[in-house]
Order: sequence, then structure tokens, then C-alpha cells
Amino acid sequence: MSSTSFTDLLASSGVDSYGQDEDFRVSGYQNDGFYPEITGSGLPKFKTAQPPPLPISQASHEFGISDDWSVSVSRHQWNKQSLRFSLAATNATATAKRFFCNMFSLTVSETINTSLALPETYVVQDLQKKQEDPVPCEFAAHGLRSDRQVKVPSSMVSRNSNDGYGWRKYGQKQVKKSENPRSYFKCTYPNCVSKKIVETASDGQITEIIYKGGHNHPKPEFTKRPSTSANARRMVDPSSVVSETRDQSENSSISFDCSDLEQKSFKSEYGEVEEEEEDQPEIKRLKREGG
DNA sequence: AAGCTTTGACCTATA
DNA sequence: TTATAGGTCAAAGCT
Repeated sequence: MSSTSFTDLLASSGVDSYGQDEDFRVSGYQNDGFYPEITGSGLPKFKTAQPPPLPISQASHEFGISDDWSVSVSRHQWNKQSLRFSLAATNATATAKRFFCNMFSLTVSETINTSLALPETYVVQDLQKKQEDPVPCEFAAHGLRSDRQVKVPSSMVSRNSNDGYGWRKYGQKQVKKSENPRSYFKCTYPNCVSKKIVETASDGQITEIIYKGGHNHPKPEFTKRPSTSANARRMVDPSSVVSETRDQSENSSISFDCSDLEQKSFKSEYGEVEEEEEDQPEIKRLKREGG
């Protein structure tokens, strides 16, 4: 086992772009271990506090986590200079939680809530960086999931939903369990089976994104100028941008599915991305050209 | 002209 | 077995 890590999934699922000025990225899982990183203006790079390389399969076993474990994390509010999250799970053992922290090179500095009725909440800080820019990142947690999906809260979705991959909408459905319609997208990369389901509120805000299946290819690079004006518009059109509020993220969740961990990782892609501009190079270029 | 979205119909899983 | 809900297909229209 091993390959596409959950950090990889995050990176590929739009989590890598945390908004215009705030960039949340967890990246850099490699075949031979974790190289977690959270970057962006206003966010520290935890990369500097990375743990020893720890293959996820090995790590999960070492921490007593079964192969099909998954963890659900949701950001519920922001807090300066700390990354707060909590983990709760059917089998979220203490070691599992440590494992999770380990994945992100986070240091558990405080346990806030240990009530049985509520998920534990950890405040984690990047001790090396906390004197720098505030860390507007706070997570809450709830429940491990067993489904093989990755859910990303709207607040963690790139404002233009541009996660670097090409997506083609193939359906839309009003589902009963949600008042918001779901849009179904497939990855346009040949032979890639990755899909995502985007739930959009009536006001156009994305309320939830569910990723299904991992990409079997590296994230395409924007090497070409968008060929059509429509494409160009889509990439920068403010109307296509999700206007997010931090508050609305409180009830949203991410669930990480480790089945995707078995897929290939792309060391060259995530292991070498350091520049913020790597995230949305095309958008930045267009902005420069446009103004 | 290519690639995209829209949308109703159809398929499939599940209770 | 059947009803229902969720997911997908595919034709038509749009950019």
C-alpha cells in the first residue's frame, strides 16, 4: 500500500487553495514518507517541523490503525497562531490522533475538550513559526467515516474551484437529503476515474465537495493560455468565485478516505512545489495581464 | 469546431 | 418485490 496520501488528496482537492489571501495546503507526501506542508500568506510552513519520514501504511500500522481507517476533520473556526482541530472516530485511538498530528507535523500543545459527548479538540501550533504571521487555521473534528470519499468544506475549496485538475460536469441532481442541488463532475484527464460532487447553495456558494476516487495522473500544468474566452472567463470570473465566510465552515467537514492512499503518489509534483504561485499560476498570470 | 453545461431519462443500489 | 433516491448517460444547445 501507499501512494497517494491523504495529504495528496487534500492538495488535489482544492484544499491547497484557501482563498485569495489565505492558502491552506497540505502537500508533499512521498512514497518514502510524509513531508507535510501548510503554506501561504498568513500560514506557517509546518514543513520545517516535519517528523521522520513515515510511510502511511507503515505508520498507520504502527499506530494501530487499520488499513481502512479514515478520519474526518472539519474546520470550525479560525484562531490566530494556532491550528485547532479535533478528532473523533469510531476507532480514533489516541495513537490514531497522534498519527494524524504526525502526518501534519503538528505539535499538540493543548487538549481543549475531552468530553465524551464532544470530539476532542486539539490546539496544535507550529512552534517554530508561531512568532510569524498568524495561523488562521482552526479545525474541529467529528466522526471517522468509512465511505471512500473525500469531503471538503466550502471554506477549504479554492474560490474558483480550480484545484488544478480539469473537470467536466456530467450531471446535476436535486437530492432529498440536501436542499441544495448536486453537480457531478468527472476528471477530464484520459482514463482518470476521479469524480467530484459539488453541492451548491441557491446563492451560488459551494456548500460541500465530495471527491471520489483519486487521480491516476499528476496534476496538469497550465502550460497553455486558455484557448477560449469562455475558459479564460471561468478562471477569473468573480461570478464563478465562491464567496466564502469563515463562519459557514463550522458545520462543514472533510473526511479522508485512506483507500486512496493506495494510489500512486507524485513525488515530483508535491515534493517540489514551494512557490505560492504554483497553486494558481494561470490565474495570477491572467490577473497580471488584465491589470 | 471543440469542449463545455444543461437537463430529462435511465440505471442501480437499498430499504 | 417494489418504491425511492442517488448517480450516470447522452442529446441538445451554448461558449
